Amino acid sequence: MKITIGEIALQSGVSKGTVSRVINNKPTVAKKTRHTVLAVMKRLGYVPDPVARELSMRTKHTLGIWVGAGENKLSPYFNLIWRALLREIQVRATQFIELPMDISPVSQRMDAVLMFHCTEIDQRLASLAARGVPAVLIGHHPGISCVAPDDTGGGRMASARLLALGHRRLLHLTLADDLQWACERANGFKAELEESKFPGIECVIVRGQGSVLGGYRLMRDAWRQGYRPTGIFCATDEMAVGALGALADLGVAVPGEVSVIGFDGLVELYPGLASVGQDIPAIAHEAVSLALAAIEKNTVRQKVVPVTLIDGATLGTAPTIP
Amino acid sequence: MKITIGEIALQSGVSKGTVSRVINNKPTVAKKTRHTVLAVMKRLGYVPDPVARELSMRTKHTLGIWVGAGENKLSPYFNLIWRALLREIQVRATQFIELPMDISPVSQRMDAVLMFHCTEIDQRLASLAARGVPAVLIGHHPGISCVAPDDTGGGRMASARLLALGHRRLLHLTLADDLQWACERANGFKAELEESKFPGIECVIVRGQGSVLGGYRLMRDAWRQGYRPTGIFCATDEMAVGALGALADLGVAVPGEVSVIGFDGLVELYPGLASVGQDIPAIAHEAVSLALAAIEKNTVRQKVVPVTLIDGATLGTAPTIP
DNA sequence: CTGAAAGCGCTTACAG
DNA sequence: CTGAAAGCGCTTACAG
Repeated sequence: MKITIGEIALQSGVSKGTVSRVINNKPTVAKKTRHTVLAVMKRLGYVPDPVARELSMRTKHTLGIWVGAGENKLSPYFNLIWRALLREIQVRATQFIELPMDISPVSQRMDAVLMFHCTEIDQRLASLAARGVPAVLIGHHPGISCVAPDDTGGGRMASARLLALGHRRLLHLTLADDLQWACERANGFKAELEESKFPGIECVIVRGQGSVLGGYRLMRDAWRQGYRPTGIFCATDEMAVGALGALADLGVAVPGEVSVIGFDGLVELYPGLASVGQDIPAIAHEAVSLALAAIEKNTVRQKVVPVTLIDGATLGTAPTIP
Repeated sequence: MKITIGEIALQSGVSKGTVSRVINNKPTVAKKTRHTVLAVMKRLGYVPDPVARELSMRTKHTLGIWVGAGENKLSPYFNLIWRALLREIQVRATQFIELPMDISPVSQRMDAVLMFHCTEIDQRLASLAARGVPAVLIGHHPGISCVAPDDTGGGRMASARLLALGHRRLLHLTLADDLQWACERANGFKAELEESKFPGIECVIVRGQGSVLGGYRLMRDAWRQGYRPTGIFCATDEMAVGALGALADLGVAVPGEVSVIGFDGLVELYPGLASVGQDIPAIAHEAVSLALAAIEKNTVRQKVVPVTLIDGATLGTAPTIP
């Protein structure tokens, strides 16, 4: 039998209202009461029912999640952000609907829409504007609420780290498409190099597909063409995995001969991969917050979520050339 | 303002109970009544609130979803099955909790656990058995409830198709690990070849990693070693994508010189890829059904979900060697 | 600080 | 075939 708030109330000798107050950390509960209620909850392994919670608490708002055509819905990153978003929405006791590609036949009310950066972004924003529905973008775009990782800062972190390890001949693998986030990562990387006081820095940038295979090919071709970097920064972890594959096939030791650092923080993708880690739960949290703020206060805000450098076995000091 | 059952009842001139009955397709509603209620619902764009629905309908059961260590939680396939599972659980108005790797500290009640085939499967099953919680596996395992795609049948389909297109020199890329599903796909593939009446069939099987990079390397190496298949079957679509990459790098025309077919049906992964498609929503549906049956009727059943052949631009008739 | 009561949106015996 | 009412598990004004 499921343990409910009623059972806890009974065993604690208080009312259900009071139990609810301790669950929600309301300040108006006597310390002692709170204590005994918590003890009973713990003893019975009680966990509040999220569904009941949502039904009674919810904001009355419905969020649409709109996945677009240009997106790679099967990518590891998308996978993670999606799961984080749903979890966040559940925690916030908010309703949501998953929007189909074409929203014109959707008649359900939605108070705001969460979307990702994708190809037909402008038309999509226009169609939402026509409906009077605010949009929140996970990515960058002028004029609407956005949340994105600190791509520029992350690029800087990557080069700072490589420089600190003594690397001077650098390679950056990035996307052929002019995606904003990829440009910012590259710009941050270059800016930090330029501002550094180290002499004799070389940096080559090559462009291709943002996939494992793309990284593989770029790395292999750069090496075959004779470029011999010791520090490699990849615009995505997927590309980094590909680059590592190419280096393995080429017989190049990592991190003995070259160091590799990716971006996204998907360490599960390749155990030990050094990366600039995104805070995906924070991004999901901000996205939902921005949506709620857009609905309630009609605000448009742009948020940048900090990134952190994740060390890994693919990073080492630059080899000293005798 | 949100449209509720009450509004529909009001505008239809019936009680909320009746509206509920038409929502749930109960037979005990007069045809005419049903008709007008549906019309009102349509006019108002009404959609029943899934949360309220769950709260009042639910089975009182809680399903655990237990993701294991050996699983690739970032793989496209996992991504899809996960989303399908959550959708199914929501539709079935069932509660669920996402279990951490180590369940020993979890005190929440759970009536059944959904899990995937992973490395430490036996210990995990034992720990569930110790708690008296039935398990449902997405995959194969003797003695417990399982649901899996028809791997053997899918393997057969792949070879039947390649044979029908005139291919006689075949290559199968599969996993180095002895995973049951991979073995079954290979066995089906081989069985169909052996049973076919075509003369002069050659088939080579190579093993490596089940990733894009794995497929790439296997294909490249097989080709470099001089094997010249015209029909290639890959144990996963990811491997197929890798194989296609290698063929492109080798300058081999697809489907002019060789045909490629994958397994899983992740056509988004590579537009035009021919594949043996899994019915992921059906698998998710069966998984939840088996779990509910295990709880209520204490049954253990094994379900096999049919697969279908998805044609694609990577498939063509075998080249005629002059 | 706490209890009693109404409410979230829906379903389902129970009567009729 | 249909309505009135209780219930799912929780929250939150409203009194006290």
